[in-house]
Amino acid sequence: MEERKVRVRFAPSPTGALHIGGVRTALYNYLYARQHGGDMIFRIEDTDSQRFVPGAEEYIMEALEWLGIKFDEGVGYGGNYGPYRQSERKDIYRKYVDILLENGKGYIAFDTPEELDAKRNEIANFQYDASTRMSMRNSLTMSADEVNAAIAAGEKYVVRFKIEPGEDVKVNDIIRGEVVINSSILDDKVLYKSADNLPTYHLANIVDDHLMEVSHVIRGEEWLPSAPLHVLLYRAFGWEDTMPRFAHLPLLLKPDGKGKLSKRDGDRLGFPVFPLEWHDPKSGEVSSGYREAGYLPEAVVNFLALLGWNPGNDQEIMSMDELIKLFDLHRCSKSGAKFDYEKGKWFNHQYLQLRSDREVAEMFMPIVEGKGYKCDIETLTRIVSLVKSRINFVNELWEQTAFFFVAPTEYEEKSVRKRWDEGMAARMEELIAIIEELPTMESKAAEEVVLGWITEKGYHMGNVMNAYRLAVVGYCKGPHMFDISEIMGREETVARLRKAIERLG
RNA sequence: GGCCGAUUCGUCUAUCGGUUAGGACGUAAGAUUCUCAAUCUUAAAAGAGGGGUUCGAUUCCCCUAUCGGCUACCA
Repeated sequence: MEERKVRVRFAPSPTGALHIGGVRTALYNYLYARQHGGDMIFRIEDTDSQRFVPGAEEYIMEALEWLGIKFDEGVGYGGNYGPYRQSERKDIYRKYVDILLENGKGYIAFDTPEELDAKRNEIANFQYDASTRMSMRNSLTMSADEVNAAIAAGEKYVVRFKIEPGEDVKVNDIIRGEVVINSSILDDKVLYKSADNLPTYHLANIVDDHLMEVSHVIRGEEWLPSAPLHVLLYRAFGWEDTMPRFAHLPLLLKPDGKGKLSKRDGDRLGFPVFPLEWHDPKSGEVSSGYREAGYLPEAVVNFLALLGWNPGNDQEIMSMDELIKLFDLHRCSKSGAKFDYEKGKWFNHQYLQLRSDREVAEMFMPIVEGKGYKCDIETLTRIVSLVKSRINFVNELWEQTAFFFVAPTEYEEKSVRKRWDEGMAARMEELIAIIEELPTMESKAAEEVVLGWITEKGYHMGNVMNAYRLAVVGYCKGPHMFDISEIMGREETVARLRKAIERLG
């Protein structure tokens, strides 16, 4: 096989937010391009003017940028194969439609949607193909004059692909191997419509991939059934020798079983299906996004990469650079993967631990300020260091650390009953005296003295320590008590103890 | 309905004819501990069913079942 420069494309339709399956497709294309020193093209397939949603294109670009998936050329990036927006390539498509018309691979059809619907109702499993096209209103059944007259009269028409029946069309898929479909089951696909002078997906796709010298088409499995049609189109144009290699990715499925993951599942199941929050301009609906949910982009990338692919060993945590090195289309699985949100959380946890305390504190700072509290970054970093290991998301930090900023106004009842027994107030008074005499609040040193006192007096370790925690925190959860008091400081710690004694008696 | 694809623990997956079927998430137990987490250790947990091929099938073939995709002048 000839050496060809790897050129791949990600070609979404701007019909709304990019969903997570689309993100994975973009990611795999990107990994493949980078690994082979190839180009990654961003093309917009907006041939359906009806479904165009303003803002979708910008959304897709922003989402992929956030995830670190970069393009080399395309809409917004420039390049020598433009324009990259299909709606701006009308003249190009018209030219290729004419070629098909001239060489007899395509024909003009005047059947209206109503007429087609009538046929479908009349004949079960009606298909516009070799068996039926001679009974329809098209350039095969009408004379050239009639056709020209109809066009001149302004009748709307479409151009259909004339598929010869009875031929086994082979698609060689990198992931699935050879898939054979007989051309008889294919219908004469509409390639072009005069109503808006736009091609349909199939024609635009083939023309663009050819003209843009795309070497590999990596796309979702939903395209597998139309792959033979695409092969036939390459053949019809005489481009078979430079036809891209195909790789059809398994679909991302709903976590609870039925069907492929869809836009509605996110809100139904309580997790995002979009990379970024999406505001639907038509319905006004807001859908949650991974970024807003507190995900780190590298966690999303890693998680998504492993949904349908693995490196062949037990390694799970991989940076983008590692993924680029290790990715292999031949190691993609063939079956759909159910989306496992729990595992996604775990990935975010892992990546959060990889970030420094300082970085996490910087991400946390706006939340603290948003709650109306001030804290210097050094102190916040120390606070984060205590709880970072227990969180999956930055936005969980507040509930873990709020007691640093707000003194308890009430005390968890259950713990009070269990730990604040009679005489505890007196013991806490002793504790205050000890804390006030401590040479330092430093965790280890303070711990030694306080635990020494408890042991010496023969007090119940669990009760005293938990009462202490209850007084300072308000409930019996959280990091090492002496780490807390070190950061909180002597004055505040003692003040909280006094207040608890006063309130709990 | 037709066509295509898929099928290993609950989930993501490893295995490219011979393994005690491995790992991870989640779950459970234990360790640790002032608490709750985190962490560590351990455990339970799988080849859809039926036929072949073979000395030997999770692995190859066929059938069935199930799941999924496609079947538009949407992509």
